[in-house]
Amino acid sequence: MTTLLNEAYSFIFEEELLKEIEEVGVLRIVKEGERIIEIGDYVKAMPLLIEGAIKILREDKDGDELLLYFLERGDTCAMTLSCCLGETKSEIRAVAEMETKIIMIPIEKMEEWTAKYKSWRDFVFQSYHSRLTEMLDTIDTIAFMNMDQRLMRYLQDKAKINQNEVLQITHQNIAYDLHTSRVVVSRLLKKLELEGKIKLQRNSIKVIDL
Amino acid sequence: MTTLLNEAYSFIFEEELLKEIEEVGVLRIVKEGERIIEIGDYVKAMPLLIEGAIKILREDKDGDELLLYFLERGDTCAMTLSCCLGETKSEIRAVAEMETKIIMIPIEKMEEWTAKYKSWRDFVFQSYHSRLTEMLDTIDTIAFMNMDQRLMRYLQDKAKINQNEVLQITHQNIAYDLHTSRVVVSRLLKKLELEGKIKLQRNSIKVIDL
DNA sequence: ACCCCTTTGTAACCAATGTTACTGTGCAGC
DNA sequence: GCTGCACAGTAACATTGGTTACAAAGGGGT
Repeated sequence: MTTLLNEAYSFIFEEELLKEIEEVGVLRIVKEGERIIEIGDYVKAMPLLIEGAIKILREDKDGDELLLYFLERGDTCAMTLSCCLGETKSEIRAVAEMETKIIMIPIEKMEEWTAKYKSWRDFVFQSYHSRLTEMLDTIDTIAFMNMDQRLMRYLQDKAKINQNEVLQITHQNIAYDLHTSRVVVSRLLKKLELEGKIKLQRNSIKVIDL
Repeated sequence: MTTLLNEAYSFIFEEELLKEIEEVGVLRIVKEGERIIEIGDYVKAMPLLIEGAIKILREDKDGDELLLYFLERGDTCAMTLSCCLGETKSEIRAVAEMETKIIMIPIEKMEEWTAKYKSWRDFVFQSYHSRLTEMLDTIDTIAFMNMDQRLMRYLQDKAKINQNEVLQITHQNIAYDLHTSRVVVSRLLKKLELEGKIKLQRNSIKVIDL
């Protein structure tokens, strides 16, 4: 755990805090597609993302989903953080986008570290800031952009996160993330292909130039 | 200032902190419609809302607006807070919904109080939590709801904030807040009137039963 | 009363997106 | 090779919301 932890966080946290994290943190490895947090869960530990990526989803009363944003190495879930502190249920779902390594911190440490370590405070506030910014971004996207632009953005993000220009995903799953229908996605993807921006294959999409 | 401050915050902050706030805080009174924070502003003070209400807006590149949420007494703007701490520009616009009293806290105090006062830490985290929740709510609204539902929600919120079932507002201004067109708003309002939920008057809307 | 300006009502039309339904295609398992 | 299934392509249509255009109503100033 030490090596991974250091790789991702040594330049953020002070020496002593890193040691504490090692002591009380529990490494958890989740497989692609695994649900890490479910809506309504009481959260009893705070996750530090060490390796991999997670997508954060919102669900409405009919069970329709919407992708909010991705988390990567060095991120934490401010939403979870927020839930920990407020001792409320999770408002979101977290799903592993690929195999992912996380260190779980028991919430008892939160209050303690916040008072004790400036680097921890900074990290927490930085996380909140990032997440608020990301939420604003999400709002911009759904409020101001058309579906074709949203789709392009989605493909870009996905390619970046997976560090691969070939995305293993079906039209249906894209539709779930964007909260639209499969037919609409197929239609727009076909248009993007005709524009030479992507290449469609079965079960995958090759990003050429978005 | 003392009385107002106590009314709004005495049950949140400890004695000593209240005294500090009184010492360094500056009371600011803004008139209805006044812009308190503009997008791109560097924020040099953190606002505590004492009396009145503020609406928080997002703007896209074409200048189109979208209402994010309202702030009321006892609230602070987590977005501003976030900007203060990160020393970044404001991502949002804040406009007084009515005459509003605010206490401005110099940002230098932020770090100090966060380390020193638990009640301050709790307040800050509570604020972040509220704002994240409100952002999720906003996302739900624009992602999952139709314009008629969004309009109803808007009227409800507005009536609550103004503590008045007669809303002084034009269709055009509603359209700005909801990021739609005046014609659409008029159309839907007329439908709501036919359903007996509101009563339309010139320059105002009476909420009957939403 | 008359003019002017803002606000609202409404029709007609358009564009984007969602829905339904059916077809085709590639792959896995037999 | 055949069958079944998940995935993808596409047409036709419905719905929602945005746009344009114009009329009418209210209210203030002279």
